[in-house]
Amino acid sequence: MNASFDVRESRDPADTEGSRPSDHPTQLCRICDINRETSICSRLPKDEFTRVLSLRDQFQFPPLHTIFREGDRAAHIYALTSGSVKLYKLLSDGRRQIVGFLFPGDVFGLTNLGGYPYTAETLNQSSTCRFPQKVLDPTRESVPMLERRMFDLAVRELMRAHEQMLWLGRKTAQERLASFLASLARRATERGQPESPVALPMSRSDIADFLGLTIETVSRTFTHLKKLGVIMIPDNSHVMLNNVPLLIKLSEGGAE
Amino acid sequence: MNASFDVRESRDPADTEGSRPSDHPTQLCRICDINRETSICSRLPKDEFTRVLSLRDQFQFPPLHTIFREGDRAAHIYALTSGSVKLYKLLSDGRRQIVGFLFPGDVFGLTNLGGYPYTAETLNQSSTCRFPQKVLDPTRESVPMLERRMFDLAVRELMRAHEQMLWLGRKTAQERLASFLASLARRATERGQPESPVALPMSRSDIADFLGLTIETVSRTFTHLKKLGVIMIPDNSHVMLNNVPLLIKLSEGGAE
DNA sequence: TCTTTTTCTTGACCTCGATCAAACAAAACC
DNA sequence: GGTTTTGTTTGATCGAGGTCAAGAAAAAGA
Repeated sequence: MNASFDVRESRDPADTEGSRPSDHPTQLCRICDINRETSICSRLPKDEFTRVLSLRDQFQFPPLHTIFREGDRAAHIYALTSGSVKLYKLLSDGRRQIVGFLFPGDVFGLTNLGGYPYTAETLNQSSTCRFPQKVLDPTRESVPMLERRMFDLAVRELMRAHEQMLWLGRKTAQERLASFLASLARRATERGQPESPVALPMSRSDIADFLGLTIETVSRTFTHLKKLGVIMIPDNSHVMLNNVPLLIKLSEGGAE
Repeated sequence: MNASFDVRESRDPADTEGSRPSDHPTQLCRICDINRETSICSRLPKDEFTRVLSLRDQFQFPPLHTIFREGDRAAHIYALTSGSVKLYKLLSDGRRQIVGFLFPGDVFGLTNLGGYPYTAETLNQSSTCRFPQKVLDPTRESVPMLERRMFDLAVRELMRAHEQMLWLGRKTAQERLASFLASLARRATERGQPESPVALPMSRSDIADFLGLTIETVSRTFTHLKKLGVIMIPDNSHVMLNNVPLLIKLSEGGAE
């Protein structure tokens, strides 16, 4: 193994590990199904792309696997290449707030403190690209485009967080769920997937903890949207959107 | 006037302007009372510091002045040098969510889309350093430390946003207000100010819109914390913290 | 296949915080 | 000073969403 791939040496044993598929970092990302405007290594100039790729480490995780916990030493930055992940914070009594759901191309583990500010857990079978901070840091300094990419990713997350603060602080249960479905649909199209049906890899309980509601209210609100004819629910992990304009209207309190 | 100071040419007329104090950018920031670890130009190497300073533009704004509105073309990045600012998002029916209160050293206007994602409004007499995106962008590419600084600022905001999502989604009114006061106190100490009394430059209505509550609930909760002996309220814009450990405990639901 | 377990839905009731309303306090203006 | 305006507090009532409880429907084992 070439020295530049020797990132296993700098690995933080606190991070839990999944299985490692055989990969050849100097070739293009073979297991990576990402082709987005803004992920960590997309659209970098060719030699810088190769350079960044050589830093990475790929892992696959089973469903419901904890990748890292809030407070763990933040030794890596992750890019999700397939599957989906939830990020959450806990209160001491067990109350939970999910601060984000992630899909392929999304990056997580960004921090400038010592520890991760949230726990990251897979929703289903997922694979990640992992970049050790220790080797990524000097590379960021010498590859301005990479540093800019990191900034863009952080800002994108920040704007998403601000949007969710509006949901949590000022929207009704129905508006929150409509906003959530509309947002999932929009993000699916950004990944080149159809707008409908929307895949819901997370449980009702996860949706509740994301929207600041209880599972009962989430369930009742799904039923209500169904009765309004805005959605159909073929199975519990898919939602058909029958009327996206109306859904968006409902998400902003436009219609009662 | 030297060409490098000619940033007025690139000014976006949509941004509302305050009065411009006479200043000499090649000298050190004279009106800038910031001395923090992480503001936009603090702790840069001397010549880079001078270079970044030469890009800036200083403005003073009166209280309750709208610096920019959500959706305005994002032509500048701002650093608050004195006073305080609120950032908020609106729903079409007027419901408002304040996504952040800013104090000296804080940066706002970070985005990578065309428009600002929130409205920025002063709470009291405030002054800002303003950097035009157009001239800051190439500088960021050639000054890696500046780009890193921007990233750090975005990440700091992101972590603050995640924390507030936990408040909004999962905390009671009392826990939110206690968290808010504890957070203001901590940030004051980070700026080298005493922990108590905490200054509240914002109205009760602003606090309500920040915490996802109504003014009545905010007022009642203040009264309740007062009765518990945790705080004293000499006047409506100051809170004395009598028992910070208990306040923190209350903020996490530790005591009932 | 038939349990057993888990997740989701629905109903009945309750509570925290919202709404409505009035009194009070503090500025701002004359 | 007094009057108006605006912001804050307090009280009375209401309702959206939470809690508790019981079914229904998947999912996981056996």
